[in-house]
Amino acid sequence: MTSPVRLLLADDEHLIRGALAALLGLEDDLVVVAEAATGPEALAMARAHRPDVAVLDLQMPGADGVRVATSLRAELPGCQVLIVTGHGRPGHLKRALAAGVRGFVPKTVSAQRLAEIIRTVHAGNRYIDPELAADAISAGDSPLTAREAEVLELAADGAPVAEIAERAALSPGTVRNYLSSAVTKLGAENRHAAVRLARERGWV
Amino acid sequence: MTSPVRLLLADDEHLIRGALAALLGLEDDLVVVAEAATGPEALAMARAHRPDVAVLDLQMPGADGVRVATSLRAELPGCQVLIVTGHGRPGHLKRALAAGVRGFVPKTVSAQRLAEIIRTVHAGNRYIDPELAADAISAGDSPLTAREAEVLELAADGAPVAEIAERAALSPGTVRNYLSSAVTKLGAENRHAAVRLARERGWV
DNA sequence: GGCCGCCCCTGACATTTGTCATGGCGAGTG
DNA sequence: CACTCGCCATGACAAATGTCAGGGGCGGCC
Repeated sequence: MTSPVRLLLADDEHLIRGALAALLGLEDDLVVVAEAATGPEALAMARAHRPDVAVLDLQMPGADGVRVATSLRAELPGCQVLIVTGHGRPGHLKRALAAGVRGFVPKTVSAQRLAEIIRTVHAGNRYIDPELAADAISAGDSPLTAREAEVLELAADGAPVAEIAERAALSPGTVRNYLSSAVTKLGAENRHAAVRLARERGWV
Repeated sequence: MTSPVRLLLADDEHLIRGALAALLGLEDDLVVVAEAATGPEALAMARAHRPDVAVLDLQMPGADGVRVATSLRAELPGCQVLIVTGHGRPGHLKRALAAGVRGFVPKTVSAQRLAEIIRTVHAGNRYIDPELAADAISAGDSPLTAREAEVLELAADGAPVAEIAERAALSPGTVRNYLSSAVTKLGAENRHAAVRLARERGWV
């Protein structure tokens, strides 16, 4: 038999991470060599233990799964990355794939299934959850231009136009124009509803 | 030895639920008799299997953990409820306690620890995560009146004042006044920031 | 080179907001 | 009973926001 697949597990929820480590450890061709609770910690552990597959939660303190994946691809090209997420939004999937992630699954899969997917990813293949993939396709690409998205993001926390303008180094009038066109493109009632929509679709 | 503690596990994330079931099942004084992925399902399973302790995720499709807990207290008074949550917000803890929940812990605890807490709760005692308790105390009570909270909630999705007024059966002027006083009380810049703050503190 | 889309700005306008002053009504409290 | 507080409303004014009509510059593409 070939040597077991060495895993890195990163999730800020200890309950899940521990449980997962226990269950995956039961599979005799998988072995968990490191665990982490934050993005930076995951990177450090990866450097130290050089796992074959990194199973990363999408939302972690410090740096999210995609950011970690990006660094990982650069530093440990031999390490495949699998992202696990609670509530997957279409945009994340797109970002993840762009970052070189090989697998993307929701936490609604069973541990048994996850083990299979880990093997798939380790073999060099990709695995994207069909439902998430369908969502991503139906949501389509963002109709927003770079500036529109940027301004919309700055508007996310309810900041007034003047502040957005300052932070984006734009004139207030321009900001209102971008906001207006973004709102129109998204078919929203106002900028705040637009922010919500864009978030839901992962466009910000 | 006394008979084992019968558990109901409810969480929409199959990965976690399954892993948890496996780990808790290893404890020889605990036995998982039912699992559910949604609020209504959890209720149905509880009715069918009459567990001693129900371990509920706070956020589930259908009905959240607190709502399920409320129904459970009414229908199965002998069943203790323990709520597990990913990102605990102060207000939820307060609502949960009001609903008769006996335990409230974040998902950052270990499975070992969770098992102990289940025993504590089953023995009729309460267990509240110290950190969440501290947050709840420091956040304090909502300074908002019932109407202010209601109007603020209706304003959550970025609806214009006119729509809020109609939905709340109030005059637009009144709505603006409530919004204004809520914003002032929360020390926010505008209604949208106020909504965010109130959400963070669990006041809406 | 002309066309088009994105970028950035200006100015003007209507609408929507936030804020303030003010008043009446009912419930609970000293 | 007077007082306070929450509730609901009106009206008025200032500020922020949404919308429209422009115009100039830049880069890619037929």
